[in-house]
Amino acid sequence: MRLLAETREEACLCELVDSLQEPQYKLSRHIKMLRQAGLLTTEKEGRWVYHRLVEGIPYLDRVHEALKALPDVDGLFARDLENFRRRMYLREAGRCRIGIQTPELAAGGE
Amino acid sequence: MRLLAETREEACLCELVDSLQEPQYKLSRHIKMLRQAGLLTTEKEGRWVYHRLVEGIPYLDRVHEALKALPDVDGLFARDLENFRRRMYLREAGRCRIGIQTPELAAGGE
DNA sequence: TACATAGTTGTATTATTGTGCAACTATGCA
DNA sequence: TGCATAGTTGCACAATAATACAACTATGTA
Repeated sequence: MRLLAETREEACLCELVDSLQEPQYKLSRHIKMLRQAGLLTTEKEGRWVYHRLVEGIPYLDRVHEALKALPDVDGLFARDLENFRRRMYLREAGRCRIGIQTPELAAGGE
Repeated sequence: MRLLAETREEACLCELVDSLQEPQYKLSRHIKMLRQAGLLTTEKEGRWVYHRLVEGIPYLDRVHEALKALPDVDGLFARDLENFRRRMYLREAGRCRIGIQTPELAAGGE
């Protein structure tokens, strides 16, 4: 959520997997919960599923503001953000065309 | 936190116990965690311990804004807020002078 | 000094969440 | 039509967090 709030981007699961370096099934489940909580929306596009934050709802917009203002004491978020930006750079015509680039995360296992 | 953000008040434990209708030890521990997380400060005043939100830190102020904007679908917060206001009305010269008014919550047990 | 009360905390138990594996569906492409 | 890949999910187990009781400290007051 912090990544999406900071960049105001939409991202597919594989992009998040590579950015956050967490196993695919983990993020898939996490995102499912966020969706069920009404915090983000999901749009399927071929094999890819794009996720974006729900915007325009006052309390959610304020949550996003809080996320953007959050401190990053250990630089963990900075690292994730850099991964994300690098990963987003690999898009073609604004769409993700590649899958998970960290193979051991595709089926689980760090 | 939502109560304190909404009212911008400080409150002692017994006031929170009566407002939220939760056992004293539960709130005591909860508040301890919030304090350790830097979300609120505590000031001892005789037998009473007053708690207030930490303000003036950008990301925390934004969290408070989000709290204030939060929906209250089932009216639970409205009920707590009303309890809180009624309870704060019992102060003398702005200070709490009475203890827990819901005796079964003092030692635990709902 | 003894007691009542505001609040805290150790400990054991229970309840809830997180995790990883493996099997699953869905889509595009050769 | 068969295969590779993007993503999802059932299930068992591990890790955390919540809860309640009871004992504790600290302060004010009779």
